[in-house]
Amino acid sequence: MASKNREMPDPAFRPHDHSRCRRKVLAAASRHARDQGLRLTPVRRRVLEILLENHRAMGAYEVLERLAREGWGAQPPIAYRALDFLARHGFVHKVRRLNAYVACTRSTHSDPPLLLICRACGRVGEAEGAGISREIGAIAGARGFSVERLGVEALGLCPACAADGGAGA
Amino acid sequence: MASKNREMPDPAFRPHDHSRCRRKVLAAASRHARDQGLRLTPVRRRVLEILLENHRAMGAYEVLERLAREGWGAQPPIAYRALDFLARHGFVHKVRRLNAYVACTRSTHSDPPLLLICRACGRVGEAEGAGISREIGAIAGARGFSVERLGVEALGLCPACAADGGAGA
DNA sequence: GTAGTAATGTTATATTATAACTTGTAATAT
DNA sequence: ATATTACAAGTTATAATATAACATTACTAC
Ligand SMILES: [Zn+2]
Ligand SMILES: [Zn+2]
Ligand SMILES: [Zn+2]
Ligand SMILES: [Zn+2]
Repeated sequence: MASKNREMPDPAFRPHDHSRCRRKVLAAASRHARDQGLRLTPVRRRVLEILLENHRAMGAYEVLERLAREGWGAQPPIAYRALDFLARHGFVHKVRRLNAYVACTRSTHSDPPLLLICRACGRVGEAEGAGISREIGAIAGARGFSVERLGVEALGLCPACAADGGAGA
Repeated sequence: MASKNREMPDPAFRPHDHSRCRRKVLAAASRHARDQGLRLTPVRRRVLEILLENHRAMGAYEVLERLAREGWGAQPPIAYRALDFLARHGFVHKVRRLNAYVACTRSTHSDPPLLLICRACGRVGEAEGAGISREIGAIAGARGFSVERLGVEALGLCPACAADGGAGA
């Protein structure tokens, strides 16, 4: 577990074979969808692919523009519905600080992630938030509050941008 | 510290003398502003007062409507600027999940709070997030990511609404 | 194949937020 | 006291984000 963190660090912030990274995530998503009886339709899959082109978050209208150029519907609901579906089922995360969406790169689409947002290069990484979730649940529980959904977003500098002095990537 | 949690539970979710609650927070804010050389001007103070009327979050336009009715400017920047000022200095918190703002009721306006958002009654409580912040900082740090700003928001049911079966307050 | 259901396409509009510029106000310097 | 400056408030306009409501198409079950 602790060792897993060392062996599989978040790819977002380090050079890696991203074609492979992307294919793996996409394959896992397909599998997950099939197993869960979720309909990963062409638009939905295409939106996921678009988000997987890099580790940045994209706004709904940015996604929409891409879809429109590729011949899909050009109206907001097209993008929002696909993104909502993907987010509901954990294929993507909504980054509330950015009003944008990022593809989930973790193996499990279950518990809420800790999102790491680089303010310089815009890349978004994610860390397992299981331990944090438990702790937050406990703090809330001590106040009689039952947590149903949790969002944890950290804004800061990724390793590469920190090395640059925070000026940007 | 743990005892403080028992003695000073978040007021948002329990019956309390809210006039007193509000006055205390407002007085503390005035003091803080004076000490820090911050200009808590009439509009800014009024916005804080409005948010302090209850423990719910208000949207910028909701606040603006109130200001307008009271003779202040009726344009969005009036509200947004006051809210931005108050948020920058920790007098209020932006609740990103709701695109809304809630008055800070804690004694210190420094570290980031854990926001507890009741989906039934809309009230927003806050818990000290210092421990969580440290832990998140550590997890991020292990990935070379340096956290500058942190947002933690939990959506769920407050004690009162949980007793109601989650139907609403 | 028909009926029912879910997804997509389209139109219109609601909601949230900011840019850019003007006017007023209060502290500072001369 | 008056000029200078900096910051805040007011105004106009528009940008960016998101959803409601309804028409059409595609898939599923029978
Ligand atoms: Zn990758
Ligand atoms: Zn970066
Ligand atoms: Zn109160
Ligand atoms: Zn409640």
